[in-house]
Amino acid sequence: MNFVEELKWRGLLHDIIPGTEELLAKEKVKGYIGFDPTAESLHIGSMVQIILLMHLERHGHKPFALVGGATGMIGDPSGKAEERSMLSEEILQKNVNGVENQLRKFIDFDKGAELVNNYEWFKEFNLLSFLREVGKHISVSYMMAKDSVKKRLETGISFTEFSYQLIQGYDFYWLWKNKDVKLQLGGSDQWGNIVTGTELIRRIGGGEAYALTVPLVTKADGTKFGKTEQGNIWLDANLTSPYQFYQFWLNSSDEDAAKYIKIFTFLEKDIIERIIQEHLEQPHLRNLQKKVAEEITRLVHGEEELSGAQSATAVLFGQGTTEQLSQMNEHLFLQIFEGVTQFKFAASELENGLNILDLLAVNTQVFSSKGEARKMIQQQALSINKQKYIDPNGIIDSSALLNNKYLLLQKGKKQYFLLIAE
RNA sequence: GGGGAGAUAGCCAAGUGGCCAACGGCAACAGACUGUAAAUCUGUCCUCUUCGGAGUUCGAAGGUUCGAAUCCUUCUCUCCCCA
Repeated sequence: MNFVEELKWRGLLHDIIPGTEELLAKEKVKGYIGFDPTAESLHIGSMVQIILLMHLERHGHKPFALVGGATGMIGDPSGKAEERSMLSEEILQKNVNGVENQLRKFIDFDKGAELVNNYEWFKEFNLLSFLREVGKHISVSYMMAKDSVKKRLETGISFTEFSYQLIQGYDFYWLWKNKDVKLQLGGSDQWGNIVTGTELIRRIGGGEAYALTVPLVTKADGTKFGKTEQGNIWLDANLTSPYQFYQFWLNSSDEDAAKYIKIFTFLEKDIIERIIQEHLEQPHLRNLQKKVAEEITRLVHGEEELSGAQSATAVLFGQGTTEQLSQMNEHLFLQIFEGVTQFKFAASELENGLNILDLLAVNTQVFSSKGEARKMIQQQALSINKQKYIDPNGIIDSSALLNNKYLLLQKGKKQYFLLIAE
């Protein structure tokens, strides 16, 4: 199976420039994907692009990862309803470093693959030269016809964002000319920018370049992929703990999980088909979700963090009872709860008993206000040490502590908090 | 430069002197059901609250009025048409 066929059955092919498949069959191709340094860490949305590069490498080609030190200063209008605020150069530099370090975890840039930053070729490029060398080749009507621009004409787009496609287009040209990169990959929202690049290569360099895009990952219910009530799911373990990361995938719907296993794992076709089939027969086992969560957590965080996330999951969502929790030794206990949101409070507060609302909203920030805490308790959304707690005027004292030190709180079924009395 | 339309809670959107903390929908959170799924049903959804209430909102600032999201004035911004 070749690269393009692989992408097809995995549901990873959206658009492709004619001739791309032939080129890939004929020679070892250098292909690149750009990553925007909009934050210090990538999130799981970018994971698709990373996996795409990994597939490219597995099929014997040479992946290039471009970090947009220059493009990040401009702001891509693609898919954005309004003008973005610009990042300071200081933050940008931090983001570039963060993103580069993450990419290194997935692709070995010492063995053929390359990591580049487009700031390298833009920092010395002055405005007049750019206008003469690049701008002259692309007409305004061509640029305005792009979806990313067209959608913004009525609501407003600055000249800065308007020119974004030329900057990105030039990246492709530069890589084509200096590094022999003939292929650009990206999300489907990047199609317009990518095509501007191939156009520049044709007009300035008289050469041919190729591209393919992957579809945007969607959820069956139409809501945005990669977001939870806590916000983005990040690849950085400090921003999203491996436990939370594992839980995110485990919570996928059946329909989504069947899609994700093809996109986010490298499992073979027949294995995936078997897992999906088994899941159809015994959906309550959730083996499909477990497999997806397992594979991608291992890829992003490694074997050790994976097993930590799995043991925490087993305790929190298994048949665990209060007794089981209190019998656990402290070392294991803390290890399991490593990825769970934690709050510390003074043990002395509990000596004479503490009002439950104060504990939840004043001494800790499990809830943002006492009013909210009260409402949640009234809705029967709170559990302490795995038992429903329904009295909004209740008093908590030291006897509730596990190991004389801990309280395990649950907001709803899925959100856990560990309170530590010190 | 001339003419027109508009700005309401995270988003969409109704309201055009008191019954408005503001209809409805989406998103979100929680409960029931279940499989940590989907669908469905129920509750919450400006802030705080001793759950009785209290405080601050309808682009901004003033004004009229017993009373303004609603009327008047000025300003800011967005879109459309003409030049």
